[in-house]
This record gives sequence, structure tokens and C-alpha cells, in this order.
Amino acid sequence: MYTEDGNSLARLKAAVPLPYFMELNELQRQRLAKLERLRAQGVEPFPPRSTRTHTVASVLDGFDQRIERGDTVTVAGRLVGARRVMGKLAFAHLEDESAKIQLWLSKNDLGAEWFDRFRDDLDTFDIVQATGTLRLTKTGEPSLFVTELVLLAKSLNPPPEKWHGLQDSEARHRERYLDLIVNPGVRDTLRARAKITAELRRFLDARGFVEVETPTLQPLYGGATARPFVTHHNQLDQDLYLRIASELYLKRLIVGGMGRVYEISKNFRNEGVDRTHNPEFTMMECYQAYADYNDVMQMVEEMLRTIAQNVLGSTTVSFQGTAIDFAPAWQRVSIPEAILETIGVDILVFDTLEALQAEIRARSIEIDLKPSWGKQVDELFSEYVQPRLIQPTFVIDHPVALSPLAKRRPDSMVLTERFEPFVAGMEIGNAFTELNDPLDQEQRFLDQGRDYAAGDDEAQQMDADFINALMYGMPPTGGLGIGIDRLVMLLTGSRSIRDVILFPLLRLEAPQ
RNA sequence: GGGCCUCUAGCUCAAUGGUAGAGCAGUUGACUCUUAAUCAAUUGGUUCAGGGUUCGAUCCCCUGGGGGCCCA
Repeated sequence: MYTEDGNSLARLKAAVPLPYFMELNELQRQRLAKLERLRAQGVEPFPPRSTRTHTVASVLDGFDQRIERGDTVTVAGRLVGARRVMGKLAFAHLEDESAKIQLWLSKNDLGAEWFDRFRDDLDTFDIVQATGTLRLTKTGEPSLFVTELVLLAKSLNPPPEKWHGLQDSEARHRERYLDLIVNPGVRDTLRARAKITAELRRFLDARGFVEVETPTLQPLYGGATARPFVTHHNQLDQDLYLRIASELYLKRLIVGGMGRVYEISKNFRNEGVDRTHNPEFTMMECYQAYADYNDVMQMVEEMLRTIAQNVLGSTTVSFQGTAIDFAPAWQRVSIPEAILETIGVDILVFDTLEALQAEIRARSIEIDLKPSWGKQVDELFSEYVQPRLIQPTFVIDHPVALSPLAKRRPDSMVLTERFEPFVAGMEIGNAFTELNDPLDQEQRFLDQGRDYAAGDDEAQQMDADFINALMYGMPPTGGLGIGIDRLVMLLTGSRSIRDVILFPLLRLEAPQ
């Protein structure tokens, strides 16, 4: 109760000094007024520490025995949900990082001072510390019977609607902290993501891979088909590119004799944003000397089986209503064979852009026309084959033209020893027997340079130092990249990459 | 880049071109076992921004902005 005249809000609004940097709405002003009043009563709204003795989960563990023993515990956390005040008795819920428990506040046992304070000056979302004994309510809900209450941090922002919560996807992304408070699934996904990367590291460490770190700021970019972000180093007066892939650095380490290396890092690609793309995303890349892409395929099967089993307790995951089974062995789909089977076009026969497009026209196949044979094949595959790859599948036999860093198949000048794992119609990785012939590699870079000159701004750049490294001799090597964000999507059933990235890129909010 | 949808109170949402509303939250009062507590009263608006049409625009038109979905 504010004052005896019951009409004090206007006066409080006028009396409370506002932060100069933002305009507060009425609810925020009310909370600020409460903060000021607490301070006036000698209650510090932001004390430096709490003296909690238990997490909520540990209190709930063995709850009945704690009641019998009459344990006194101190917990700390956020007031969530409605506060239900009934004259001289009140209920609320307190949530910490482990669990939620009901607080039972009685005016007699807590004392009038703090009971009134709870009723008048504490709000939902305030962070408090509560000390007391444990009881069950008549409906059997475990509750903390509070004998001492301490404010730990006053909350100035009001909570969203208590039944529908925070729905607006823009608000959920821009105010992820609020999303985390009110939508429990966000925390679950975050924890699952941490577990997935931990399991991935465990899997690789157990196989003798050494985790390394290579540059994010690079004088040349490479290792993937993508446009880079450009930045500038002032003192060197030199443009630098943000990493689009770790590949070329990691293979330098294989040249250096590291044997097995991996890196989990952020890649930055200057491209659009959609359900499966964020300009900044996380990739695991690993390279194994004296292995080939068949070895890597087996490792991927084992890797995803292990991760799914250890994270979900099962190799089967439900993704958007479809059961997906990561258990080996995965099916293999050859790009030329799959295109032949699906639309009847043999890309190995129609092996020039002109011939391929003539055949496409002859068969009245609806497809966008592309500027090169490789891109046209990619387009046919993406359009007609990829959407059908729901269960885990290795797509193999990529054209050389699309694979400037992969070794050719011994029996083919146009196909490479490469595979991409596809799940739920999504490309989740990329792997190949690495090209270790410096002469062929130089030629591939030159071909890429021609594509770039012809207007393909995703083509790769000549990297003379990488060629120089290969000229010292790189063993036959199997390499792999796995998109961590998409893997997390699959294992958490998330429809959008924005649901597994805590702070996805959004446009600057419109100036108000 | 294109198409469609969307933006209204802190949140979730209404509103034939004619006084901008509801629920929740908040505020005031009652209430010592509540569970979306209940009962009574009540505050709260740059309808994303800027133009236009109109006697009158949340609504219709144009331009721009944010977000989502689909396509590329």
C-alpha cells in the first residue's frame, strides 16, 4: 500500500527520478518507486552476495526426510509466476538454475515487516533469498515455509503474460535473456548443445585427435565456396577476411606431421539468413592422415550414433514429426546415379554445360539454368534429390568442378572421393579424401580463379602458401566438416537455426 | 533478390472508414492451504514511421522500417 490517500501513483511518478538514458513505462516506474521506497527503509535492493545453503533441486531431493529432520535451508532465485497473497498468507514460486519450489509465507511466522514488504514492494521476477523449513501443502506440493526473506536483486522490467508467455519471435531473439527466463525449452536446447559439443570432443579426443586453434582473421580466405566478410587491420594497413573455413590451415598442420587434428570454431559467411543459415555459425573440422573418405564415412556413422546415444539415450530422434535413426549403416547415394534415376538425365554423358542444358530442355525439366556444368549438376541435385534424403544418407561422387580441394576418384577424371552427410533434407557436413597433389591443386585454384573472373564471387582464391605446404608432401588424408548448429537442430528437434543459436543475427532495430 | 503474412497497452490478442477494447499483469481494497487463487474497484495507447485519400483512417492507397513463412 503506497499511502493512506490511495491515489499516490501520480505523485510517485513525479517524485521518482528517472534514468536519463531511457524512458520508463508505467510498470517500470512503479517498480522503480518500490525500489526507492525499499532503499528509504534501509533495504539494499542489490546486495553484493547471498548466503544460500542449497540449490532448489538439492532441497527437493530427499524432501520427505528433510521434513522429518526439520531441516532449515536457504535457497535463492527468481520469483516466477503469480504471487498469491491472501490477507495474512501468501504463496509464490522461486526458481533457480536447478528447479522451482513453492514459497509459503505466513504473516505470523515471517513477521509483519517482511510479509508487508513482500506484498507491497516485491514483484514477480525479483531475485530473493528465502530461509525456512519444509512442508507439504494440503495438495501435496513441496513448499518452503519461509521464516526469513532477503531481497537479492530488484527487477525493474515486468514479466510477460503469465499464461501465453512471450510468443513474439522477434522479441524472443532480441531479448533472449527474457526468452530464457520464461521459455524453459530454450535452456534445454542450450544444455543439449553443450552436451553435443562435449560428446563430440570426447569422441575425437578418444581417437587421438588433437584440438587446435587456427586464425579467424586471415589474409586470404579459402576452404569453402562462400563470400567472406572483410575487415581491416589499421596498423598493418591491410585487409583481412573473417574465416569461412578452417580447412587450409588444418591441412597445413597435417603437412607438419600432426597426424590427427580438429577444430571447433566460428565460420563467417557473407550470405543470406534463413531457416538453416546464420552468417556466423559453428563448424567442426577434423583431418586424419593415412585415412581416406571411406574411413571418414565410417567415423561419421560412429560419431553420430555415439552422440545421439549419449545425448538422447537413443539413436532415434524425432525431428518435426519424422523418426530419424542415426544407427549405421547409412545409405549411400551417388549424385550421377540419383539424378539419372530421378529425372533420367545422365550427367556423365551430357558432360558439358551446353549438352546438359540441351538435354534439360529436351526433357522439359523445370530447373533454373546455371552458368557452369558443375553448378547445373548441383542445381539438379538440390532440386530433385536432396529433399528426399530424410534418413541419414551419404551423398557421394561429387564432380571435380564443385570440389576444388578433393582428390579425384582413381577411375574418373570428373568425380571426386567426396561425401556429404544429409539428414532431414539438410546438408550437415562435407568430407573428402584430401587433394595432396600440389600440381593438381594449383590447377584447381587456377580454374577457380577463372570462375571468379567470370563472375562467381563464391569461387576460391589462389593460396600460394598452401601450395607451398603441399610441395613438402602431405600424406593421404581424410578430412571432415560437420555443421554444429544443424546437428543441434536435428538432435533437439529445432525447426530453425535461430532456435539453437542464442543470439542470431538480426537487423538493427528501427530507430524509434 | 521475389511473393505472401504480420506489427494495436508491459505481454497475449480484438476492433463495417464513425468515441481504440478485452484477458493477463499492475494499482487500491477484502481474504491464513493457493495452483491461470477468488471477489470488488481501477490505471495504462505516438495503433511501427512518414505521406496521401476522406467530413472522419487502427482499417483504404503510397513510400520506408522490423519480424515470420515460402520461393530463389
